Amino acid sequence: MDAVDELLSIRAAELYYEENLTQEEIGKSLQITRWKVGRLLTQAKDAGFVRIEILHSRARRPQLERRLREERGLTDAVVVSRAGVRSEDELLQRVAQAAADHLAALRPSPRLLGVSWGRTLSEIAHHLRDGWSTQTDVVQINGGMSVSSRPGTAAATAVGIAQKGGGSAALLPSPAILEHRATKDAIEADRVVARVLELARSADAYLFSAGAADHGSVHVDSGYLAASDIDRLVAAGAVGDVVGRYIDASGRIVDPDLDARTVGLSLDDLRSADVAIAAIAGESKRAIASAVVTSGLCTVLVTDETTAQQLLDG
Amino acid sequence: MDAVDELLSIRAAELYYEENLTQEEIGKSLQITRWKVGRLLTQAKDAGFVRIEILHSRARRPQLERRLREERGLTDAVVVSRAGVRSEDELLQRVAQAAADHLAALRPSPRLLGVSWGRTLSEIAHHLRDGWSTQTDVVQINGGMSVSSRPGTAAATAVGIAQKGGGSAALLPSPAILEHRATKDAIEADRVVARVLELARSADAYLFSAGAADHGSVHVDSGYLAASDIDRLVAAGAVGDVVGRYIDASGRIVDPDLDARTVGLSLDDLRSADVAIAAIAGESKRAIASAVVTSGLCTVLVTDETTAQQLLDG
DNA sequence: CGACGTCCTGCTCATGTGAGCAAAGTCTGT
DNA sequence: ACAGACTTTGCTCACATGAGCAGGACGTCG
Repeated sequence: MDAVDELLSIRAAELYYEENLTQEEIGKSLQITRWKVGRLLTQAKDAGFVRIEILHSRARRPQLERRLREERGLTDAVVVSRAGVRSEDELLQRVAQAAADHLAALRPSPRLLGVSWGRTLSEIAHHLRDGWSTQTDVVQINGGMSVSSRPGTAAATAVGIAQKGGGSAALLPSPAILEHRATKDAIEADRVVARVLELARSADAYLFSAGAADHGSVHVDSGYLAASDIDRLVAAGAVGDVVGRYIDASGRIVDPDLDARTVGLSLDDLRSADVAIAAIAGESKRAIASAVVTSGLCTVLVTDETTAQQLLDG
Repeated sequence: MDAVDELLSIRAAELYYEENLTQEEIGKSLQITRWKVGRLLTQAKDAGFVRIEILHSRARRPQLERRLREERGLTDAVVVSRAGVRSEDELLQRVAQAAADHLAALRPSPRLLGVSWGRTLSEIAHHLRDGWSTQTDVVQINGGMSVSSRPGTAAATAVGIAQKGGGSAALLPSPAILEHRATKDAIEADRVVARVLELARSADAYLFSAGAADHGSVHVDSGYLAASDIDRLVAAGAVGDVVGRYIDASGRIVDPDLDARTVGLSLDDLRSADVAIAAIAGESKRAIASAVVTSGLCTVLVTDETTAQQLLDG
């Protein structure tokens, strides 16, 4: 496209998109035929001079969703738009809302849903509408009665999802990570815990998020890990955790000893699930999001467009 | 629009604008008729969910241009888009380019063009293409041989415009503001100066910018005024200057004594001109831009979309 | 200088789209 | 429950648009 056509295509685009003139009228105004106008508009679009954005908290990016399905082998993907988002929190809200929508729209609706816990899951529970399902029971898939801050949020998440879905919640009465392997074995052998874990393995679908490997982690916050533990894990290649288990960029357990002290579903349990929905939002979680998708931990990814873009670029 | 339709309109907009499906196809995918799809798209546009931007350094905002013409009585207006602009300097470049384009497209092409000087004018001269006119002479309309910094830029501007337009430049060999009224009267009585001023009054068209009333002013920079003078002018209501003359929001001379010491065309000379093009860009010049338009100092305004918006809102 | 290939232009025609309208559906107040 | 007012729906039809094609302009190379 030469310089004159470039300018003409801009004028044509202005008249077409901002002034709502027909191509015929634009032609008259710019002294060219209406066919030329049509071609100029096509050129303007192809050259990227025309940007069309959907500005809405529920706007999605179907292009990225399709690419994620096709190029990364996901069963489904939900990518929320970042247009107009002012804060990381707003982004999390959007992703949580989208995950809630996706869950409510799942067909067949799961009879038993396994869930993890955390900030993201709590928001998803919050955004689910009452009656999203008529009969969905919920089971926790990893340990985590909060030790220090905000006790009961993990429980509230599972219970909230179950209540709104017309079912009941089975809680996993165990810490997330134990100090000694023997204690972990003992607690998993406990009748109640064992029954919940077995139930968890039989769920029709799973819904979980992931945590970044940084000092803001909920595990540090809850006292299960010290900041120095995180540093050590990062040094060993950890990019984040899924259901309490820290993995590297290719999805492998970073610290087998730590993993053996972690209560809950194994990553292979998740990998063999028919429906595993991961909801992961935000700048800090890009590496773990990539690890989750690459290592097949989820069949469905709900995320924001920047994260999706990075996943496809990388 | 109820909540369901709002969501549907977003989905429809995504499929229409991002996936390039036809309304028929969207209807099939969303289980609604194609007419409903058309209505949803209209609603999405009306509700402002769809934003279409033209991303190009020469993109303009015809809507704002029309409103400026109709609501503010301008003969013509050029409003450059702010989309994608990263710095105030880039904005100035865009406005200067637009002013150059407008000048080159003026019909009939002025035989004699009166110009002011300054950063904006210098950029306009820079952006004019060689041969923008076949026979346009240029005359300076206000004094301003630079006293301290960058000597000769005022002259270079006028000469540059004239050279590229196949004509010659008449420079006004006088300071912008004199210390004593008597000196100003004497210099204006000088044969050469008087002839140039007379020539300036006979120009077919004028092109000028305006300065904000702040310490960054070119008059402070050049030593014609002290920072304290600016403070005094601002206290007296000054919002900026046009051809060296400081005016308030309604276009009135703020300090008659200072004005009487300023060499160049009077504001009333400008007001009675057939073609007076003002090129004013940037955040700091909003107040003076408004004063220029409101008090009829220009027939054509070239500016950026934010300034234009404020002009129309205020 | 002319034959050839490439790009561009203006056109036909099939398809996509919005205005306008009548019928169906929904909401209100009695 | 029903009449009336208002909204929504599905439609016809006219207009807007993009695909595809033939002819012409232009540039290139033998």
